[in-house]
Amino acid sequence: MARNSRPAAASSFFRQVHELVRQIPLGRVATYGQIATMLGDPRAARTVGWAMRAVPEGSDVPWHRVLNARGRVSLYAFEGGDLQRYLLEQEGVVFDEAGKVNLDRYGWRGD
DNA sequence: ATAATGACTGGGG
DNA sequence: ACCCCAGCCATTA
Repeated sequence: MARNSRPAAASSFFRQVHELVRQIPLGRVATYGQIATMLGDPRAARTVGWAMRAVPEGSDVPWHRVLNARGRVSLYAFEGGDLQRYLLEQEGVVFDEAGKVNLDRYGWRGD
């Protein structure tokens, strides 16, 4: 049962974020703020970032399809930036000279 | 319960 | 176009 040992994080916002991100089609991207807005909290963008950070490695959640509002990879601040960009390019997403993605073209519209 | 944290965002210079 | 600042929220490092 481990009912009382379950982390609080796995009980609410987290889960909603993961389920929504899992619906982003291959070759498309979404922003933290967009995900937050779809869940009803336009200002919870930072929290969405935490949810991404908590995604386990073997997960089926396409965390690499989430970028910041400027179309850039926020993960460069750490060490997964190159990997994220690589994964997206493998799906056909193009980055410009400034390392940005055209959201008007690759942005997920929600379905 | 309080304080600190951060894969964010929009606006201003 | 780019850089910097203050505000926001859920989770807990």
